Amino acid sequence: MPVVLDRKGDSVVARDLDDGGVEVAILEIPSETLPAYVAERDAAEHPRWVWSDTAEWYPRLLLAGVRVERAADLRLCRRILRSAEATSSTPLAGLPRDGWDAAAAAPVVEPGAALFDLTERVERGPAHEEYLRQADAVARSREPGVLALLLAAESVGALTAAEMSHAGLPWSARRHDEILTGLLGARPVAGRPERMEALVVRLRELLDAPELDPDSPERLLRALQNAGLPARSTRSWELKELRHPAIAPLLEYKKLARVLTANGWNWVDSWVREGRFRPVYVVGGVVTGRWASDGGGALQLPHQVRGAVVADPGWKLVVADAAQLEPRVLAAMSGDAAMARAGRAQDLYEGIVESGAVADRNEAKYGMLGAIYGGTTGVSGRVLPRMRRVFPDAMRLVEEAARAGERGERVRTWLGRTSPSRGGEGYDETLSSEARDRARSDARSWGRFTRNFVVQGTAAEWAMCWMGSLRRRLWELGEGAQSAARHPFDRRPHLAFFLHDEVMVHTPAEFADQVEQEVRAAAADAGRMLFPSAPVEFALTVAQVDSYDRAK
DNA sequence: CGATGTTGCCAC
DNA sequence: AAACGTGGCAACATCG
Repeated sequence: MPVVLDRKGDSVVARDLDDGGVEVAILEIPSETLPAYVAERDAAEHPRWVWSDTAEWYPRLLLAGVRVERAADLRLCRRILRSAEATSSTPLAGLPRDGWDAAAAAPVVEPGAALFDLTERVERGPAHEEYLRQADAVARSREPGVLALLLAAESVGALTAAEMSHAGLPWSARRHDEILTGLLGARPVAGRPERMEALVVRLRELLDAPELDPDSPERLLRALQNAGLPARSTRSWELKELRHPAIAPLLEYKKLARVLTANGWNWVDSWVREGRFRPVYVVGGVVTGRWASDGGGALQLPHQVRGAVVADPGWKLVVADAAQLEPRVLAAMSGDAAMARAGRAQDLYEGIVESGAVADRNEAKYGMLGAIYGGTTGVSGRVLPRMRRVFPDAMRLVEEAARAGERGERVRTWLGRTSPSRGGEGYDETLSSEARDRARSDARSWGRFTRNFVVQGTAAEWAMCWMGSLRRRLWELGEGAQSAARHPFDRRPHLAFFLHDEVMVHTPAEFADQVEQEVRAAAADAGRMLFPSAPVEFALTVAQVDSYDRAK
C-alpha cells in the first residue's frame, strides 16, 4: 500500500492510499518525529513510501538510523515518463513543464540540519497528485509492465545510491599516502614532489629548454617542436609514436602529474573523512540511464590508488563484475541464438572465438565493441562483416538503432527509457555541399549515439535490477546480526560501491561466502526480470579481498 | 578576478 | 591498434 509523504511547512503529511489511489488515511507529523514514524511503519507494514525525491528525503532518515524497504522517487519517475515514447500520448506527457521536471535540490546533510534544509528550494505540487498522474500514465501506456519495472528499478537505485553514500567506501588514508609516497616521493610542503621535480630537471636538459613547464600543454608542445620533434599535440598516445630520449620521462611525468592532481594528497584531504570516501551518485545522471557522480571523481577511481580501499578489520570486500555485460545484454535483447551460445562461456569473447567468427580474443573484443560503439576502422571495421554473418540478429538490432538515429527518430531501451530527440536541422537538399557534408556527419554521429544508447541503457537497467535484488538479499542475510548496531549498516553486509557493471559489498568476514552466493543469485534474478525467456547467462567475476586492488 | 572554453586523461 | 559510445574533473588559457 502506498504512503505518500509531503512536506507542509515544518511538518510532514502522510497519506495512505488504497490500491485504487483513494485516500484512506491522513496524518500530520512533526518533522522531528518523522524518522521514528517511518521506522515503525516500515517494520510493521512494509509500505511503499512515495516521496518527491529520494536524494532529498532519505539521507537524513539514514542519518537518524532509519532504512526503508521501498520508496518511489517521483522526480526520477517523472523524468522517465515525461520523455518515454510509450507514454507520449498520455496526459502527463502533455503537461507544461513544472516543478516536477526540475533538477534535484541537494539537502544539507549535517547532524544539526533540519529535515528540510535544502541548498535551494524547488517548488513542486502535492506529491499524491503527481503519484496519481504517473500511475495513470503507466496504466495508459503501451507497455505498463516493463515501464513499471523500470520505475521500480530507478527508485530502488535511488535508495541504494543514498545508502552507499551513507555507508561510504572504506578508505585508508595511510595506505593512500604510502601509495603516493611510493610513486611520487614524500608529500611536499610546497611545489612539486621530488620524483616529478627530478623529471622536470631531466626534461629541461633533454629538450634544451631551461624554462620548460610541462604542466602547460601549449608551452610543452612548443618545446617539443623546438627540439625538432614532429609533435602535433601533447596527448600521451601521440607522444608514444615519437622517438626521442625525452619521451619516456615525459610520459612518466604526465602519469605522475595525473595521479597527483586527480587523486593526490589534496584529494584525500577533501574527500576522505573518518576512513570513508562518500561518493554522491547521480541516479539517471547519464542520458542512457547510467549513473553519474558528483564530486571526488567517484566513477573514475584509477587503478593506481585502489589499494587504499581497504576493508575494516574483520571485514572483507566482495567485488563482483558482470563479465562482458553489454554484449550479453545485446544477445538477450536481440534473441541472437549464436551470441547467446557464445555467452555460455565464462568469457564471452572466448566463446566468440570458439564459434569460429574470429581468429582471436582481441578480434572478438574489438569486433563487439565496434558493433556497440559504431566503430568503422581498424580491427572493428575489419571484423564487422564476419560478425554480421555469425550474429545476424544482434548486428541487425544495433544497426537498426543507428539508422533510426540517423533518420532523426528516437530509440528506446529494453524497459522503455527513450533517447532524447536530436534537435537541430535535418538534412536538406538546398544546403551548400559543405553544410550537407556536415549534416551527414552529424547524422552519423547521432546514429552512433542511438546505437550505443539501446545497449548501454539496457545494460544500466540490468545493473539496477541486479543491485536492487542484491540490496534486498543482503538485508535479509544480515537480519539477526544487527542487535547492537547504531546505524543500519554497522554490523551487516552492505553495498559500498557501484560502477556501471560492478558492485562492491563491504561485509563482516564471516558472511563473505554467503554474500558471494547472493551476488550471483541476484545476477540471475536480474536476467530473469529483464529477459524472462532469453537463454542468456550473465557471468560474473567475483573476488573476496581485503583491498580493492586485489580484485580483477 | 571569476566565468567560460580547451586540453588531456581517468573510469566503464 | 586507433581515435568509435557515455561521463567527471583539474589545470591552463582566455575573456569580460
